[in-house]
Amino acid sequence: MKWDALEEEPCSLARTVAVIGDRWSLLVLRECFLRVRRFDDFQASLGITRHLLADRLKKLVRFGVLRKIPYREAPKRYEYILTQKGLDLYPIIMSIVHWGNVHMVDSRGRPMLHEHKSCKRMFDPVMVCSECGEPLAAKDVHVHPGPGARQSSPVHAKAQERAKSGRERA
Amino acid sequence: MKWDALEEEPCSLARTVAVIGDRWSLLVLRECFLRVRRFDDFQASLGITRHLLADRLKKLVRFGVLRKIPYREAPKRYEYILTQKGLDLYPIIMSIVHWGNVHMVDSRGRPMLHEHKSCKRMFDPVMVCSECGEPLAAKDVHVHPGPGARQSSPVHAKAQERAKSGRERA
DNA sequence: ACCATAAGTTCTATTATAGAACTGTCAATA
DNA sequence: TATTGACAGTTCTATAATAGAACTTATGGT
Repeated sequence: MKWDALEEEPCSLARTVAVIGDRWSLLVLRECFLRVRRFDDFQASLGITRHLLADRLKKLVRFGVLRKIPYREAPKRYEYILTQKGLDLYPIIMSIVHWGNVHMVDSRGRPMLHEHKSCKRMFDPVMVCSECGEPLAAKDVHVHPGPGARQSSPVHAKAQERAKSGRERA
Repeated sequence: MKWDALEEEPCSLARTVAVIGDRWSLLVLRECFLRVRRFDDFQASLGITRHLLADRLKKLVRFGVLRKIPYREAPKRYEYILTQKGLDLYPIIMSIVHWGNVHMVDSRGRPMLHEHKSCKRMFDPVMVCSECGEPLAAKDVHVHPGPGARQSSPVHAKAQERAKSGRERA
């Protein structure tokens, strides 16, 4: 599968993966949320090759996640800043960081702590239901085809079957 | 930077990216949450090459995200199922799906809808503060070095400076 | 004996990435 | 004036990852 094909998939996960689903894009976005905005600063803090950095920044601008703001004329120089679409990636970044905090830290503990400005406490992000406010886990959720779905996959039908009979056996 | 180097970074995002930060791993995990468990089923529903699928499954098992459960002896056959560590990836998957729902859908609408079993309503995931329960955005959060941090980067210090003076100018 | 199922492995061609050097423009300094 | 440094890329080559197809191994059914 090509990258371009991902964007066309009738799946919101696949389409998002087309934007952020490679290692460097996510690391570039981390830097954006840490207020890094300039080419050489990204390069210095990430150790990414200049070639790839130019490529990823271009991609993120193309998808409307970053915007180029001129900060000096002659020679033209730009800062890369997050658009609203980019700022909306924050829950993704935070849930990735949180999973790492829980499952990937070494004995020295967390590299970074987060303080909620309004309540002034160190916190972890929690994902809740928009309707009832309860915390969410995979087993609490049913999926349904939406208006943008294509016909359901035979693989998934078969998997559902097996998952069901597996539970009956158990 | 090599993939192995990512795991060693003192950054929970980088370490998580080492596990799920490539396009195929995320798509494989999507299928896991849709109850797909067998090699050929993954292959059929994703169109991933068999070579890469074997590689990614091996990686996810190595990181403890998936576990191999034998379902038939002679020839040995295994199902790949999510461990608790893997199930804990659900907030990441859901926030990715939600961002796609908001920013990447075409005119036909969402490919998939989510129903919360306990409150029986269609919902969106919302990220809130574990301490006060308020919804979180990037601007509401201060970051602090934690016990596992290394000394702060000069790039970030410089970026903070510029972000501050930028606000003063504005 | 023949075919199907299942889970890989092996092969070659193409594409992406790493790492380093190079380019162009301007501002500040000697 | 000549030189140096900041900045944002582009270009180059060697290496690594991926796509796509065919092949392997073991078993069960007809």
